[in-house]
Amino acid sequence: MELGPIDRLSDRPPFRQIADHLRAAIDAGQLRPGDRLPSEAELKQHYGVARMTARQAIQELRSEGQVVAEHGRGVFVRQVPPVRRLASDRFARAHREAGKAAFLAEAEKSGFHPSVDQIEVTRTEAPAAVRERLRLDSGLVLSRSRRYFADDRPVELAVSYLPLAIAEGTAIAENNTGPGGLYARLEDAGHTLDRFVEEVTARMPTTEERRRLELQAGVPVLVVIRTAYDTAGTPVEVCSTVKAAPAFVLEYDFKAR
Amino acid sequence: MELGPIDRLSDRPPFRQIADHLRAAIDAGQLRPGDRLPSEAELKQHYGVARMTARQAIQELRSEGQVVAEHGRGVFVRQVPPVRRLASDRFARAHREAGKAAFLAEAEKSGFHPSVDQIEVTRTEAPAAVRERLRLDSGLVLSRSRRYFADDRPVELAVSYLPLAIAEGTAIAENNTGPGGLYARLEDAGHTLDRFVEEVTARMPTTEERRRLELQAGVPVLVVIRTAYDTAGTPVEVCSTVKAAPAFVLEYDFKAR
DNA sequence: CAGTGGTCTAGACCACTAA
DNA sequence: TAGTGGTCTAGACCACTGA
Repeated sequence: MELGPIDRLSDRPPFRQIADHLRAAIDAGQLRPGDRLPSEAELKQHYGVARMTARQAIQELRSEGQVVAEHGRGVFVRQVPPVRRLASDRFARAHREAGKAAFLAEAEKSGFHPSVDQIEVTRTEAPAAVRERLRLDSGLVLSRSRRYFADDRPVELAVSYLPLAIAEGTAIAENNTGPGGLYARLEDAGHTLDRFVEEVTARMPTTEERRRLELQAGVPVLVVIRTAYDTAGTPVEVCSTVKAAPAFVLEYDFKAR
Repeated sequence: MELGPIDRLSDRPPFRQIADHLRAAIDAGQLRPGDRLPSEAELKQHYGVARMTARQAIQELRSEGQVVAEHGRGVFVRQVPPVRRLASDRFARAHREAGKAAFLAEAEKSGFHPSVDQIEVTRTEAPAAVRERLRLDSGLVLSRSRRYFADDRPVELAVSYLPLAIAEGTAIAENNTGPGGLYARLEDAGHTLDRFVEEVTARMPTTEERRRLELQAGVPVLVVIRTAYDTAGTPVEVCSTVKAAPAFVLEYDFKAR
């Protein structure tokens, strides 16, 4: 690990130059994922700056999500966690007929151990964005909230909203929706699924999301809002998910019409 | 704007408590988009802390992307820029036949003024990820790099890679690809487009990307890698795009098979 | 225990903005 | 010019980690 000197005459402030050096070392592979960066004391010594200046350089890399600080241990180049691919065939009827919900089917394909917790089923007033997508003027909806894990790491928060008229009295309103999951129960109830629309955005997580997904600072989330339509063209479910961005690649396949 | 006092006995450090207060004020609508936060001097006065402590509180909100600092003016609640919806029919042949490239067709639909700059056409060795998707063992590719604007705001960086065997000698190798864009030229050359696969991820931008997209700190990017296949099932183009996340909603429509 | 990062203080000088 | 944020210094005490 060789770091050059900083240029005190440059317009670029010292802390940025130090950040540049460290970033370059990471890009060049001199610092590999999991490696420890020079400590604040070492940077202070090497560059002849105050400790707060060294800290500021590190802060820059942290907010870029390039490194992770561990109290008492050091600052480390981020380990890239295994990525989960979500292909657009993840809602294939074949899976449901085999009794597998989408997340379980994915787990099997990608080879991770799936689990769910924080399941909450409530009847609430639908948020405006949900009402709009479900084409409801007003009224209550059933909301199913849960958190998904891949190998004991929380990776996704999801909330499904369904019109009460559709969900009430079915297993969708139970904690356990049974084999094939929510979509299998919708089809049991006569709502054969025809198409999905997913709206994908990214943003920084709220404090609450960061806590529930155990995200380091500087890690964005993918937000996917999926609307499911039955063969009559009626929207029957809106599912809003917040996913830890580093853990996912969403794959979509479409025809050139 | 009323901010309560901090609890010096709490485990939660003062700068976090101050950040909590400001965040709550934003969430509650007491501070609306565009509003100025209390200045560092005011926070210092109000809470009885050192300036660096007040700064650290503001830094927290900045890294969350909630506020934007403007040198000499103040710190402001982020204004949400208008969003561009990208539907999966954006590559419809009808557009190409009307002489419109995808970005132009989008612009027309969403009502913004489109422009492009930093067009660079080069012959380079393809990155491994591109080679893999183009099913090339080795060899040069044509790369078309450019930056897209919506109403004079840079919103997207894009690089297309095509096998030289396909692109060489066509207008794809020119700065101006002509009416209908690159995909129209591919079809002229006998590569009728059949399907696209898009892989979507999100991450924090590199310094270079932040500069070219003029992004504030704490704003993530959407990364979309699109592979275009012709009717023979041959991958003919890989397009890698980096989009300013707050400016986009990607929309995908797929059948429940 | 020594070494690490986390937080805080009380100053300083600078560059930018707007009146 | 006064007020804003940007950067830097040189200390301090703390909590966490690992030998």
